[in-house]
Amino acid sequence: MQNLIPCRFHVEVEAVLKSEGLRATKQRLDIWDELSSSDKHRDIETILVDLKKKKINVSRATLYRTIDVFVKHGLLKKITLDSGKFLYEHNKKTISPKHDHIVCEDCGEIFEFYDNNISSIEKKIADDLNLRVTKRVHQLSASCNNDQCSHAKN
Amino acid sequence: MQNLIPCRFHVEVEAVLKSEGLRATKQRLDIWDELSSSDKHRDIETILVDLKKKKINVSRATLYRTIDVFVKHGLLKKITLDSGKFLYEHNKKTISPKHDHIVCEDCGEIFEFYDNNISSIEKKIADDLNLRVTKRVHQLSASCNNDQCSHAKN
DNA sequence: CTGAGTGCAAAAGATTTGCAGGCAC
DNA sequence: GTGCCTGCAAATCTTTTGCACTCAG
Repeated sequence: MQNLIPCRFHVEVEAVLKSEGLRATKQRLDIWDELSSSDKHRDIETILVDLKKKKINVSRATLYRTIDVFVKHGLLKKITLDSGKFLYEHNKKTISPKHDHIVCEDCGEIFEFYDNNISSIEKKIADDLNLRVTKRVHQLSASCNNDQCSHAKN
Repeated sequence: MQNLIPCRFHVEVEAVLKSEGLRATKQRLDIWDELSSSDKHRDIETILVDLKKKKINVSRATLYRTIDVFVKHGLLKKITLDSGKFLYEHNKKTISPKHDHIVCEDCGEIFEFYDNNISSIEKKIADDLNLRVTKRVHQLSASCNNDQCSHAKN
């Protein structure tokens, strides 16, 4: 049962799947639709709950398996929290492909930032060690300076 | 059974424990001795093995419980790898208290770096969002540019 | 049709917790 | 002596895996 009006992003996703020799199954496209439809940063559990809310049934195992492929090919971005937990967000072209995160530990809100100087410094450090950066984690946790942070703790 | 010649760092550790209302038990001091005796970056499992080699018996549970306290008080530094795993290293005054890591994914070697400009940029970013940085993760994974990296993969 | 993909449940790995006995103070 | 601490094992939590059934190509 194919979608009658396929999401235009499916073309890109199908290309990625094909490049891995994987089939474009309903579950894989459903997962992409869910993740690409929101700019939220979500963990596996939340994504599963959100899918279930929409009556889209995808098993936990399939979600893990699929997300790995999407992350590998840059369709999704995997965020490593300093707690060791992971969050995922889509990596559409409209968003800076390289950006870091600052998490407010009072309200849980996640802000994104990007600074070119940091990249330059990182590159120089790696060069000095004769290394080439392949992956990077740069994340700050912060607390609010004032009462503007009115969200609930999470 | 107290150590006859207590490690001079025990004074500091005992102060930390006292500040938390915790007792200076043999296990807690043993854990500190083991971690402070080496500049290695180790995970829980490796620390346990290293303790066992020295015939020092500390249970896994006690190690987890104790390490958390030491990290909280800055005696140890917890490193979050982008795989979500953790490594620990001691945080003696002779080492820059704030430093980041670059891991060679070919040989597993961990290099440390510190750049003041990055701190400044981070502070500015947080300031602009009216936040105050409380924790930070900044870690690079890299591969070797040449054959100098001769260690075994891990 | 047919092998790749899925869902389920079991397994695996990491960390936390409850509890009975032991030891620091 | 007393109650905090430890070790053990069970419990939790997250992620991976084996397998029979299903479906995309």
